[in-house]
Amino acid sequence: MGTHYRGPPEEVRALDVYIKLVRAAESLVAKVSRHVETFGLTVSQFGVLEALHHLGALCQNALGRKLLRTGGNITLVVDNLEKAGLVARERQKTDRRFITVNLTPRGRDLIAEVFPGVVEIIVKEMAPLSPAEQERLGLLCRKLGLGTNDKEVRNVS
Amino acid sequence: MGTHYRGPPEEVRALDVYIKLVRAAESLVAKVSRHVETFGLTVSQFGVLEALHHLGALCQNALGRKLLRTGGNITLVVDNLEKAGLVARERQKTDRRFITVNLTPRGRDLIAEVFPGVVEIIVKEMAPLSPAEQERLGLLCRKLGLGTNDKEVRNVS
DNA sequence: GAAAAATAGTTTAATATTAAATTATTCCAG
DNA sequence: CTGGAATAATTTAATATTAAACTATTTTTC
Repeated sequence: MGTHYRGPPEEVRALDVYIKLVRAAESLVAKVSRHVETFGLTVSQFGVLEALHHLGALCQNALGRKLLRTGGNITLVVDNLEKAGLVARERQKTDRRFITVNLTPRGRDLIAEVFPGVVEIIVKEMAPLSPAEQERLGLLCRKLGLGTNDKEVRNVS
Repeated sequence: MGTHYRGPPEEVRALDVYIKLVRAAESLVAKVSRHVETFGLTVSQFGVLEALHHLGALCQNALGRKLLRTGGNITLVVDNLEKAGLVARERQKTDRRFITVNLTPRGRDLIAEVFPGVVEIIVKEMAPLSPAEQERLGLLCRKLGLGTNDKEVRNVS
């Protein structure tokens, strides 16, 4: 048993859980990252493509809200996706403040190709847990007050 | 119930859990981040300071392994901490490839000041879960094969 | 002992992430 | 109708993160 932090049991426990949770998450994301990078994508780019794939065209603002990222970051990630020819931007006619982001045919093909592998990896990484344990884990994470509402459930990133 | 991804139940479940886990982790880290930044630190800088605080002086290599970050990244984070006068680097006499990173008195004082607040936040964020649930969450995260061994348990970052 | 291999740390390049400031557009109050 | 407020997107600056290439030092091989 380590001797690093000594404090009340509830503190030690909370820190313990925090570390395990963050480590688990980082490790899973790293595995997904390694997969998508074989298709020349970063996790963030994958996240945008995946959101567009499942939800259809979205304005940048909506992308940012869905992916929990700032506007400036969305601009950068979408810039790079646009450069790669995977998405196209279109300023809305009715309200020119909004820019709609669409998958290009190439983008559509790519995400359709990449996504199943991501699913496979996630299923594989979850395999050490039984279905009931997975459900339990999901519930506990959600109970932390951090869960997603239903319409965000299957958005991988 | 969302209609975004349709697939076999085990796939839907795994994705569901993945998202919740990653979201939970990101949210917790964001809260810790907001706290440490009131002391002028980033989460990564805090991670280094905290490791040095609890484990004593470490070479950069060891820091990287402990924090699961690359050498290049450690160099950058430690560069910035050194610039801020919170750590000092010292090339080892016995093997000049190694650089030992030490907390300066200022760094020591700062981490001693910051750390309790971080603990408080984490305890508070874990509060929606009972002690048993917290233990359970920790076990499930660890069961994903991603747990930390004992000597890493109380290293917050 | 000399050269090759291994290892620690740094540099480089590309991408990400945030907050804050800025620009452009639309909405709202008077 | 006009000016101010609100909102979407971009820019700027600072920091982070990785992989790959590079430099310096030590270890290993022959």
